[in-house]
Order: sequence, then C-alpha cells, then structure tokens
Amino acid sequence: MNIIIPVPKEFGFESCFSFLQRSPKEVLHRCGVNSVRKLVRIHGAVVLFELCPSRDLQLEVKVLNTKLSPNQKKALIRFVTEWFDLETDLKPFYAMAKHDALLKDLVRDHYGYRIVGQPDLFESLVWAVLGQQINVQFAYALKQRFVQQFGNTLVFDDTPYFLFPTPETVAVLNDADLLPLQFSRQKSKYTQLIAQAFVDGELSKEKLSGLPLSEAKEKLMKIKGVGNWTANYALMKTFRYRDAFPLEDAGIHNAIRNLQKMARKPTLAEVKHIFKKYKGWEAYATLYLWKSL
DNA sequence: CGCCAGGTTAGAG
DNA sequence: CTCTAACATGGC
Repeated sequence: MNIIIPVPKEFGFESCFSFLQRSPKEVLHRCGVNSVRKLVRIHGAVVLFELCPSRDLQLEVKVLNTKLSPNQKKALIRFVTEWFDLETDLKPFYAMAKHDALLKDLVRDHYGYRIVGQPDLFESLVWAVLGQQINVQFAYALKQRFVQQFGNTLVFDDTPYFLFPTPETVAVLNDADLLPLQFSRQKSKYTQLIAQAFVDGELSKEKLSGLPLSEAKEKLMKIKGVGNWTANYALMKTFRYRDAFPLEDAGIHNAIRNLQKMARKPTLAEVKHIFKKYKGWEAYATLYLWKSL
C-alpha cells in the first residue's frame, strides 16, 4: 500500500534526512540510501513503514508488514505529518532569519529543514533525560541499550525494528535493571519517575495538549528530573510550541560562541537578549543553531 | 588528571 | 528572580 503525502514548498527532505542519519546508534528508525524505515504503533497494530521522497517533491509512504484499515491509514498520515512538522508555515521564520546575522547562512544552507519531532511524549521526556549533561554520542548508546532491552521488536527481512519501551514496562524497572546499561543513578531514577507519572495518570500527552506554554511547562516540571531544559525540549519536539526553547542548552551556547567567534560562552542574559529577536520562532532558531554544530 | 557534554536540585542572596 | 555548589558518568 502506497500513500502520497503532500508537503509544503518549504520542505527539504535532504536536511531532515541528514538529521535522521546523525547517529549510527539510532534504533528507532533505520535509514537506507534515500529512505527511512520506522516501526510505530497505530491503533494497537504494530506497523513498519518506509518513507522516501517521490518524484514530484512529495513524500511517499509504503507499509511493509501489514494492511491498514482506512482509519489506520489516516492515523499513519497524521503521524508522518506530525513527525516532520509539515503543518507549520515557515515563511515568516525565513523572512525574519534571512536578515539575522546568526541565522542567515544556516537557513540558506539548510533550507526546508523542519523540526523532526517525537510525537510520543514518554519517549521525548526519557530521551531528554538521557541527554542531560552528557555528550550526544553517549546518550545514543544509552538509548540503544534501553530500547533493545525493553522495547518491542519486529523482525522484517532478517532485520530488527524497535518500538520505544512503554511506561508500563519501565515503571516496574529499578536501578538493578538500568545501572548495568550505564545509566547514572540520577538518570535511572528520573526515568522511573517519569514512567510512574504516566502509569499513575498524572501525565499524558492528552492532558497537556492545547495548554498555554507556561501551564504545560509547569505541569511537566512537577516531575522530579524534568527541569527547564527537559521541559522545553519536550515542548518543542512533542507539542511543537514554536516559542519553546531550552535556554540553558550547552549546544545553543556553543553555536552562539562559534558563530560570533567569542572566546567564551555567552551568559544566560546574553542568550536571552539574542533570542528576543526570534520571538515566536525560538524553537526553530534553536534547531537551526544546533544544525551549525 | 582536567575539562566538557543538548542538566537538575537545593539553597542562599 | 538569579547565582552557586554538589551531583554523576563517559570521552577525549
């Protein structure tokens, strides 16, 4: 079954694809030469799909392992649309960024790059915790072990594909399960607390959907281990608030330092000042700055 | 050994 | 609200 998904003019498959390829340890999707395969759960069914650019600059999706009902097909289109943030109109962002000293080269070189999101809130929060205060490479190693050990697997053509572990699975884990994967005690505890919050019904994507940024952030930060950085990460990647951004992020700081050829990293006050110019587009400014690293 | 990496918490000013 | 120290772990 082939599905064609229309994309806006400001969409560049290449830029998004290069993001998907950024770590060989990524286990939640698998890149081919010019395509990506991913396992998702759609209305209870485990669905493996392949996505590639089609001739007329649209996206083509093939489902590999099953047949979808009309409703499931609709949900899959919804998933891909969310994953690549296809509904955001980038014209106003580009109009602003092409006159900005920090962003102008980046938006030219990565035209059409969109925030590749994480539609699953649990995955987004745990991934952010894994990325806290360590290099990204090691974070991918942690995620790989975690997903391979506790996520569901589908083998297709002799190749395994993985789903992110569910909160129910993770909530019953303890330090004895996670420390051997080289989780720090802190990451282990935070991961368990987040899973617990989902299982207890304190937290869900539905509960936060539609809230103003400040309220959604406040609810996320009630969980121990979810600070400003982690909350904003999830708000950008899962809920797609355009004005969310992780102020304390070391990557943002390094990008600014490099682009402005500073001898030191900018202070938080300096970062805030720079981001005032990006009002309403802080999330996209962040992602393009990350692209520069 | 030192410093840094896509931080968080608790506590003081 | 802002600044600081303590914490934790791998990689170069």
